[in-house]
Amino acid sequence: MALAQAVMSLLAHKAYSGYEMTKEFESSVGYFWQATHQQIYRELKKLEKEGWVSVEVIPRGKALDKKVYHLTELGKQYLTEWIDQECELGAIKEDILVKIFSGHLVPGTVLIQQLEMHRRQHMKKLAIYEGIAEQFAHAPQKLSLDELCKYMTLRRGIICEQEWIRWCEESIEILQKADVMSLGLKGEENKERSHVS
Amino acid sequence: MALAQAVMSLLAHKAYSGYEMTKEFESSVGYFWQATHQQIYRELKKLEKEGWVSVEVIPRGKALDKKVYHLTELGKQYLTEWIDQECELGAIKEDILVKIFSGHLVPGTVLIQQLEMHRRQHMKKLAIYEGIAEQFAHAPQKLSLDELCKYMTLRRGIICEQEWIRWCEESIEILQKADVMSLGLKGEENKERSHVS
DNA sequence: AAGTTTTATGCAACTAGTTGCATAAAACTT
DNA sequence: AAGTTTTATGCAACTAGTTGCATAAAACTT
Repeated sequence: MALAQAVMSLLAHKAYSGYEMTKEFESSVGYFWQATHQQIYRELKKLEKEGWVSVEVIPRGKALDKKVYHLTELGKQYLTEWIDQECELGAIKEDILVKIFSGHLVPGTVLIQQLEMHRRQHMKKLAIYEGIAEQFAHAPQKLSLDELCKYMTLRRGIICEQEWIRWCEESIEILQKADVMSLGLKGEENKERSHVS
Repeated sequence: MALAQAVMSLLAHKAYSGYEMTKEFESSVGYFWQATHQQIYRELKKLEKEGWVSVEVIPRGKALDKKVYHLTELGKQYLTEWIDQECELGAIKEDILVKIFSGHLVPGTVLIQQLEMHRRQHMKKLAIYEGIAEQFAHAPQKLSLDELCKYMTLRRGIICEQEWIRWCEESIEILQKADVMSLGLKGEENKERSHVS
C-alpha cells in the first residue's frame, strides 16, 4: 500500500510533525488518502528507520518532545522513482452501492431516502472543495508547478463529487419512474407492511 | 466494514459457493467492493455462525465438499435493516493522486505518461462496463426491480470511468499548457537531465 | 478559579486484508 | 499419454488499519 508514499508526498511540500500531518490527512489529503494518527506516527517511525525522513526534535519542557519530520534526499529519490512506476487503480468500497445492489429487498422509498442522504453528503464535500478552489481561482495563470499539482488533485475531487450528485439524481428519477409504472402496487404494499410492523 | 453486507448482498440474488462468489467479486461486484477468496471463505463461515446464511453441503467424492451458501430469513432481515441505516462515504485511496500531489518533483513528461497510462486503464474498464450495459439496453422499460438495482450500480461504474478519463485529459492539457508557458525551460532542463543519467 | 477544548504523542489489543502456500479432481491441450 | 488450466477449498503467517485508551501542557471559556 502507498501510505508511506502519501506521507512522503506531503513532506515533499514542507516539514510536518505527526500531529500537523494528521490534521492534513483529515482535510486536504483526506480526499484521496485516509489515515488515523496512529498509522501516521507508526509510518513516520518506519520511514525514519529506512532513512527516507529525518527527525528534528523540539523539546517542550515536561511534555513529550515535538518531532518535526523532513524528507531526506534518499526519500526524495525513492519517491520520484515510485512516481515513474506503473500503478494500479485505487480500490473502491462503497456502502451505498452494496445497498443499491440488494435494493430489491426494500421498498423504493427506502432507497430514495438513502440516495438523498448520500447526495447531501456529497454536496457538503463539494462545497468544501469549491471553497478551497477559490484560492487558486484569483490567479489561475500564475500558479507555480507545485500549486498546479495540488490544484489538479483538487479538480479531481470536484469532478468526483459532481458526478456522485448527478448519479444520485439520475437514480432517484429511475426509481420514481419505476414506482409509477410497473411497480406501483409493490410500493404501496411495502408502505402498508412497514405501517403495520 | 461492510464485507459481510457485500457478501449477503450477493446471496440476496442467488445462492453461491465460495468459489463462485470469488469469481463474482473479480468481475461484477468488483467495481464497488473487492475481496480475495480467503476473505470470502472466512466471511461465509462467520455469517454461518451468526445464522445469517445456511450451508448446503454437496459431496464431490474424494475432493473437499462443495458448500453452497443461502441467505436465511434472519440474514435477509439483518440486511434490510442495515440498508435503512445511515452510512458513511466510501474511503478513497488513489495512488495516481498521491503521485500528482508530489508531481512537482518530477518532469512534466513523467506525469503526462502516468496520466496517459491511467487513462488507458479506465478506458479498458469503461469498455467492460459498457459491454455489460448492453444486456440491459435491449429492454430498458421492462427491467424487474432486481435488474434495475444492478443496472443502477453499473451506471455508477460507467459514470465514474468516464469522469476519470475526462480528468486525465484535462490534467494532461493543463500540464502541456504550463510547460509551453512559464515552465518551458524547467521542462527542457529536466529532459536533459534524464538524458544524461 | 474551574472546566473545557486544542495541541501533541504514544501504547496495547484488536479486526481487516494480503500473500504464499497445499491439496486434489475434472477438463482441456499438445 | 503427459502436461496444463480450471474448478474448488483451506491453513498459516503476515501486513494494514482501527479502537480505546493514557498522558500532559497550553489555550480558551464560563
